[in-house]
Amino acid sequence: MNMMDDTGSREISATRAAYLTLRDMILVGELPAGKKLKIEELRTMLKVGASPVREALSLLTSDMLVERIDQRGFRAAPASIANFEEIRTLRSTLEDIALRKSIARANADWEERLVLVHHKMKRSTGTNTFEEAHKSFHMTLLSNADSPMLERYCSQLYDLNIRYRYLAAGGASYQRRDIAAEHEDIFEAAVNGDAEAASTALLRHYRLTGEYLTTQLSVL
Amino acid sequence: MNMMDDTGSREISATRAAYLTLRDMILVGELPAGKKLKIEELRTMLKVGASPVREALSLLTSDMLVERIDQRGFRAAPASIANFEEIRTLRSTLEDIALRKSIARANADWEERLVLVHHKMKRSTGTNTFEEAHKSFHMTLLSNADSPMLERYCSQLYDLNIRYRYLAAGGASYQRRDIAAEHEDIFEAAVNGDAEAASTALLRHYRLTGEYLTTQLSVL
DNA sequence: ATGTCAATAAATATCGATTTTTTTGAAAAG
DNA sequence: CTTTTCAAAAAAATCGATATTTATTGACAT
Repeated sequence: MNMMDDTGSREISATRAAYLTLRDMILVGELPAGKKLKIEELRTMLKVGASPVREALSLLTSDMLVERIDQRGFRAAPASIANFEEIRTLRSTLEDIALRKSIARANADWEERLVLVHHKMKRSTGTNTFEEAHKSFHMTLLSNADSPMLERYCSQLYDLNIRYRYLAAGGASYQRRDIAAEHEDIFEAAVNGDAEAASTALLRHYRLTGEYLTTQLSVL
Repeated sequence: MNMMDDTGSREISATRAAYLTLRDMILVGELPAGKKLKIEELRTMLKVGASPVREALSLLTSDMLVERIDQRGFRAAPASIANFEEIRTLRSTLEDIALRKSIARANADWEERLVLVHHKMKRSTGTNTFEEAHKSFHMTLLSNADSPMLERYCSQLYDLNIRYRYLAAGGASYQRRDIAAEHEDIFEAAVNGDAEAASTALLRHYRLTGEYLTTQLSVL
């Protein structure tokens, strides 16, 4: 048995490292929407060979963050108001379905995970840790739906939405609106098994965020 | 040096060729669910280098037809009754949404495309041409929803379902049931702009197919 | 001025070889 | 017997170099 120190930092493949880096750079806008992604550039920037770069880019096409055009390379997925609206609509629909399924199958384990992750989100201080906890919270809400593919779609849509947040505000700019209270509403309804209330609160949350972002994005 | 006899059509990249071949092999079960996909094997089988093979496999990950395990290669996505049921449920939900949107935005162009593709499907003789026309028909139904991502998901789910058809029956075995009539119902309701009837017919179509396949799949 | 087209440059795609990691299996230890 | 160890074999991952394709440029004809 190889019980290495393994301080979380197990060996990671160059491809995976490149994937994570590129993904992050696209999400935060460091690689702007629509930008041509030249292998050679990325190769030197990431200090790896062409193969891991190409593979990472191929993987990013699954996330709809990169577009691949046969024989003429890759580019960061373009952004548009229409695309943003589509993400918001789809996301609302799919998360609503998943949330209701989760609640319908509610059990102690899920409720406990929910309590924990909600607590962590409230406690998180830095922007980065909050971002992580925020996604965890939303994904945990859906995690009891027993539908891996649906969860995958929701996770994808969540990430795509993040990109528009950065595009709109240059970062996780949470405005005047009381986000914490909105989360509290969703959380309370979910742990109480009230599907209607939870759905309403979740959809309201996305509607408000969407409205805010849309105004910010009108410059696009 | 320009080798490629290439039957007149335009040059296609090795990666794309590998992608299409592998995809087909997985869909029809030539590469069985769960099977380890060794680079070297595929490399010799497809007569290309390791890079195109790896890239093709990475792309197939987006379609959920291949699983990638960091540092230990690729495998054909596993199949299970649960997975099949999830596909069926998700697909019914998403296509229902897309179909209703399509009908809500109905216009002459869409209706004409629908008429055409429905006609082609009825006329298609060979199994292969029918398969193609059948997917065209279903995708055209959804094509007016003005939601590219939703269409993409539906297309993915359609393909995943095909794999289970082959798994269940070793091919496009359309049984006693009157598929043509079911298609006719969906088609008529759609071109008449009757969303309720179209939705009912579509869901019935998937329910019947699902029930049939489920019994066949119980051997899994 | 403007469109064509060949030469050139740039970038993508691919290959073959090498390095790294995982798996295997047989011997040693408990 | 079962478990552990460890070296050989297999496979994955990666690299550097080359081939192929696309994009650009600029002279030349219209």
